[in-house]
Amino acid sequence: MNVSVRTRFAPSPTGYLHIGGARTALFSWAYARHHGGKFILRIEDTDLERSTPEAVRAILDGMQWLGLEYDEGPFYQMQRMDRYKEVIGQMLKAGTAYYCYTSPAELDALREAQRARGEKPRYDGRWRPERGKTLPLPPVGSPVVRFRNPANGVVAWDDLVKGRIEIANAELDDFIIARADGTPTYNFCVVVDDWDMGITEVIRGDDHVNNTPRQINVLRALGAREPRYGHLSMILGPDGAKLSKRHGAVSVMQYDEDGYLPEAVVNYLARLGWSHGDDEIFSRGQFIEWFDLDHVTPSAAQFSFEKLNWLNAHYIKQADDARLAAEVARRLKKRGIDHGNGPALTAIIALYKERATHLNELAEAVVPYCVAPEIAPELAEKHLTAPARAALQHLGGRFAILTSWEKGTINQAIKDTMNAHGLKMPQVAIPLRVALLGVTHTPSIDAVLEVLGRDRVLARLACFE
RNA sequence: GUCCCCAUCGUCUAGAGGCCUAGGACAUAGCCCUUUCACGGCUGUAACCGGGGUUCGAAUCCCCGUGGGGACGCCA
Repeated sequence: MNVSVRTRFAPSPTGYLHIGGARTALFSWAYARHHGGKFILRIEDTDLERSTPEAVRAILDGMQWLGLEYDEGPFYQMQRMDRYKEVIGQMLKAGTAYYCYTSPAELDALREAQRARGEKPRYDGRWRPERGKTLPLPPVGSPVVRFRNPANGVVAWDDLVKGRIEIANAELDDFIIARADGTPTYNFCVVVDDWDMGITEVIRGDDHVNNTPRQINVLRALGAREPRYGHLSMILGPDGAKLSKRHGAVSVMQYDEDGYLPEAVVNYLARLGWSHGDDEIFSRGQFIEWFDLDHVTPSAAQFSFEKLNWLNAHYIKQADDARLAAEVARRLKKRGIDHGNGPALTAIIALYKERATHLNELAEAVVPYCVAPEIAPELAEKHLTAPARAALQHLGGRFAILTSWEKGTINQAIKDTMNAHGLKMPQVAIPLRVALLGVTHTPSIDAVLEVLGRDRVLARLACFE
């Protein structure tokens, strides 16, 4: 029997798609793609208090930006209520679940007492039916439904990333599968969904390891086939602590905002916890081809911007100028800058893509080409000295009479000025950069001049006459 | 507290008992290239958490310790 692979990503829509969730989704997606299977998106929205449509939108946007296309879904758990209730009814009837009337206050007291005794807080089974046991009289009020967890033995599974994990049933309690209002809870919905959706590999975060034995037990009680499980370790912040808002850039879309290319983020995330020998840079296609769970590390990884920045710089260099131009245009627009009066964006970008780490940096570099810069007084004082101004004036004259405007002729004009004024290249080039673009560092000066265009150069130089 | 998981350069990692005087990448230092700044090229610094076993041989297997993380909800 060769069941085709079906994986899923099952976020709860309580916030944006964060970087940890994105990696989980990426690995789950890659696993399905590698095996020619299906990748399913399921929205776990049973927490009405915290779930929002905006969050659903944010998750969808994030996945789209990363290029994680799903084959089925999104399925919403809130739309599957009838099914959950049906299964709960069956379990009640079969005796694998039972009603429990313990109030939240009683539960609190129980847990507190257990903690005080140094025990693990868990339900004591006071409403669990046993042969020869007399149950208390049901009080008024609605009961919850609890799963009747096996009392003895161990639950074990061969985790696809961590290896064999065994947990004693004695560690598990009879957890609630339906609240007093009748709505099912997480651990139960997941089981029914994974079962109904034919999920073959559950690839999810480390924080679910403790849920796995409970889910396996329910699956067994239902007589359902068990999927295989793979638990991915967590991503820690650059300081080694749990990733949180404090670290900034936790939302995937923040990376777009900050000038990262999605392929850089995907490549970076792929290498966080997974490896393919010494390969560092690979395309989406290679990633799919190479991806396997055997090479996923079981240990947690710290997020670091340095390597991501390096990858981003790499992908910017690789990227098509037209695509970068569109990205830059979008960013300029956001800053209220009209590039219509400047040189062609692609020409400027070709000059700067080698040196940029972020798209925002690229946009930043383009600005003075479109709008004549304000020259900072410190810069003017330092670089636009009397001899420098004289040289610039001379240079303007030379530029005006050039028969063609290209690097070679421009360069010759600069050299003529250098000779005429007894200056070295930087003594002309730096003031020129300041005068034209308001900065001291730019790409090769002749290339800059060529792209800026003679009219703009002369106009900007005219101020120094 | 209890249970579960994890542990190689600062960081991401290679490593499935001899290929390891531990490899690659980012970061970092130096040099080269150079018309500034970058890019690029070369070279270097830098790690098997500690202790016991097992074995002819251990980064790799086992045990203990230590450190880190996770879970213990009528949240997901």
